[in-house]
Formats: sequence, structure tokens, C-alpha cells
Amino acid sequence: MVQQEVRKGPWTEQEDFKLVSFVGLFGDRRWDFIAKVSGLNRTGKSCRLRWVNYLHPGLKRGKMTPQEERLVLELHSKWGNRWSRIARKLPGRTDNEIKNYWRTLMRKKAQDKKRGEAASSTPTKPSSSVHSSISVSSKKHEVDPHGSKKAGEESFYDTGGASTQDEGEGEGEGEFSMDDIWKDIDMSEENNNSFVYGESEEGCNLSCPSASSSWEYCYENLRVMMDEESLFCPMSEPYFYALNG
DNA sequence: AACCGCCCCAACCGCTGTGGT
DNA sequence: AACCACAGCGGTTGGGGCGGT
Repeated sequence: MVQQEVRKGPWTEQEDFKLVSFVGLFGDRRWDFIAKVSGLNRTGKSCRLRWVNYLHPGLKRGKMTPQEERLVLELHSKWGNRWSRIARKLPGRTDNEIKNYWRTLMRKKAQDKKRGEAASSTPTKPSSSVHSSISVSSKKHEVDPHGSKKAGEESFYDTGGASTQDEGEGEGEGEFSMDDIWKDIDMSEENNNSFVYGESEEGCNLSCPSASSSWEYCYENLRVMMDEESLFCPMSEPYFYALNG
């Protein structure tokens, strides 16, 4: 009825603060609910996305390590475009991030290929050499705040490399030829599973860093904001009881 | 200095899966 | 068993920044 128009587009700092605070209160689950009670005129979906892809304290940001790049390639060959699944194996990385990374990588490859064909007489880049490390030294953002990614290795799984085992889900993870990496990841998962703000699901491997300063800063500000503006004080709302009682 | 093109990332959209009633 | 609401996923797009001309 009074329903204001749903906000879209980039999030403001204030919105972020609000969202973070409400997730802190109610956990990272009930997005529709959070969207409503927070007063953000956003959809639950939008809130979730913002949290998962940007605000979650466990996010790494920055360049993918060569290890991560390799892992992405491997996992994609195994599972195809199951980004969220792949993301679960990369602590601190989001499906969106991986998806974007992959997309960029594929585009570069496509371009390289084209160029190679253009210079057909002498194909300079034999893209057939699987796992030859192409260093797509993409000029861009070499030092950008969020960091850029550079390509890992070669291997052509366009976008559904999954064909091999895909649905098998197989979880044949054991026989994966990347034991070291797996161990690494398993360990990091075990170590990071204790995230305070939400009962992250099995998959949510956004590890909680030793309190990222930006996170603390953000949360502190929130408290202040809520004090000063006494934002609808969710504590006093029936919602609070509904959830906690 | 201005313009153009490319690249990256954040965010949206539509569909599917899942749990509750 | 059917329906509904919500969460999650994958695909796609638009904006902004950077480098090159």
C-alpha cells in the first residue's frame, strides 16, 4: 500500500551499514524479512547479493592467487558453471567473482585465438597446449583496489566443461589430483568456520578473517548510527522477539 | 586535453530448488 | 498432494575507471 518504490542500483554507505547491522541481528538467512524490517527499500534478493558479494567479512578481494586460479580451472573442468559450488572451495571468493573471472579469462582466450587465426600463416599461440601457462598480463588494474585477476592456465572448457562428471557431482573429490590444494582448503575451512553473524550454511565458506579492519570500522559506525539516529530500533520490535524467542 | 575503446565489477533478472502450510 | 513463499543460482548487463591514441 504505502509501499515505497523498491530501490535499485548501487548501494550507499548508509545502506551498507544498515544491512550489516540487521544481518548482525538476524543472521544471514531471512533476507525478505531483513529487507522489510531494515527499512531499506530493497528486495531480499538485493540484500542477500550485497551481503554475499560485498559486505561479508570473510571476503578476500584482490587478486586471485595462482593456486586459486588453478583450482578454478580444475573445478570448472569438473563441475562446469557451478559457480557457487566452485566458490565454496575457494575461501573468501564469491560465485560472482569467480564467474567474472572466468568470463574474463574466456574472453581473453577467445581474443587470443582470434588473433592467432588472423595471423593464420604462423599461429603464434598454439592454444592446444593444455596447461601451458598463459600469462594474460592484462594491463588493467594491476594495482587496483579490488585487485584484478590474471589468467591462470590454459585449458578449454568453454562453459560447460562439466560434461565429464558434471551432474555426477561425484564428489569424487578424493581422487582429485590436487590433494595439496584440497588439504589447504579443507584446513582453511575448518579454521574459519566460526563466523559469528550467521549460521552460514554448509557451503558458505566465506571465512571470517581475523576481523578485517574495514569490517570493524563498518560495524562501529553502525552502532553509532543506530545510537544517533535510533534507527527504528529493531530490538524493540516484535520482530526481534519473533526471531529470538 | 579530449576522446575512444576496453575491461572489470557490481548489481539485476529470471529460473529453479526447497521448505513450510 | 498442491500451493506458496523464500532462498539460491547462473546468466546478463550497465557504469565507471584506466590506458591508448
